[in-house]
Amino acid sequence: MAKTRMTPETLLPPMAAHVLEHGIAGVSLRPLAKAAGTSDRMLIYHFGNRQGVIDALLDYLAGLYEAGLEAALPSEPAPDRKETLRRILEITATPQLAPFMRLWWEVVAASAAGDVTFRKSAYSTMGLLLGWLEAHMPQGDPDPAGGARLLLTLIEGSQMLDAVGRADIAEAALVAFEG
Amino acid sequence: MAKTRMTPETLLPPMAAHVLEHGIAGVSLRPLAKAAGTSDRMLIYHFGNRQGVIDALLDYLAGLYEAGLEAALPSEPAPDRKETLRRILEITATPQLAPFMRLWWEVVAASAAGDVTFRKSAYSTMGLLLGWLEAHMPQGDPDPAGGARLLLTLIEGSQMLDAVGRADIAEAALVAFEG
DNA sequence: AGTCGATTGTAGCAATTGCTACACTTGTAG
DNA sequence: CTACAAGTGTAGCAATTGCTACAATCGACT
Repeated sequence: MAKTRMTPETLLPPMAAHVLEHGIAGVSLRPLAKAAGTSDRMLIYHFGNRQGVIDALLDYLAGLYEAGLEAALPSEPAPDRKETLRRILEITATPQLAPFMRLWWEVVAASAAGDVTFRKSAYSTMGLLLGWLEAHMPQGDPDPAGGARLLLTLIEGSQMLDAVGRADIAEAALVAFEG
Repeated sequence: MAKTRMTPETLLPPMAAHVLEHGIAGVSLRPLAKAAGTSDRMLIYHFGNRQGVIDALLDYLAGLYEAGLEAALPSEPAPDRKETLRRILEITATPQLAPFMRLWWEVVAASAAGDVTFRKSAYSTMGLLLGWLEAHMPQGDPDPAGGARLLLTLIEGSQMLDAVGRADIAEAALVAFEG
């Protein structure tokens, strides 16, 4: 019965786990608090209001995702664009990172609906991925900047098709890409 | 005060309009009913329960989207893949079709979260688009089937980037595509 | 010891949710 | 006309929502 003081930092990890399993856009305070071993009362106390909780969670989850990505991404560049693509798709399908995909589409949907918090989060996540891609394009690529953007677009399209059960289309697209 | 009998068919158009503006995943009966000039009581009566309403709406909206697409898509094939891509992206950005995009990401998010109804809807929408693409690939394309799938993946990636405010990336990807 | 601020529990409120019970009015078939 | 089913309005229920009021406890400091 460790009655340790609950700080926002203590609360975020279990809340993030809950959100990765149950979604974030429609999450409500009481179940979220329960997952963290506290009460809605305390979430409001620590984060001000529900929006504060969501903001903190988005931030924390972005960090988690970035760390997971950093750990999983290989440092050596792939020989060509297609191989780069394939590697990234494999990594994001990893059990460690796959749970973030569900969350990702929630973020996209909220962005499309005009939610600025979610949109900012999505915007910077895309920036993160784009940065990594640009820095890891195949050596001798004729247009690393454009190529990275092309790959990112393909990655996101593939992952969307995955999400709706049309991985077959994404797979065929990968085969047809550059050849 | 035309007290005409309300049938499901009468109710669907105004409800679809409401949903296009306010989203569908989290829509609640009372506002939805109000938009259609009726009551939650009647929605349950006509559609059984909330899920029935959503199902009917998804179906109806899919039809609307298909009709709008059919009307907007040009019948002559584009000279090359890049131009095909550009034309479709232009069309889906049309005021007629743009409102469907917001809805689309809700459908994707729900699919990713495991909702079977939404997933089925998304699945068939992708089938629809793929079918049209395959039938309208540039003449002389070396691999129409694969090319259509590649284009679809790029389209969806582009639209996602649009949704999160990174249309710049999508635009650059389009430039980098095939050259 | 006692004071003071940070932290936490207990209740509760007003609003919204999907849905139901019950009564009423229709329109139509006999 | 009458019976019967389809359709509709009014109320309401139990659950959940974000959030607040109030009071208690805790820890550190004087």
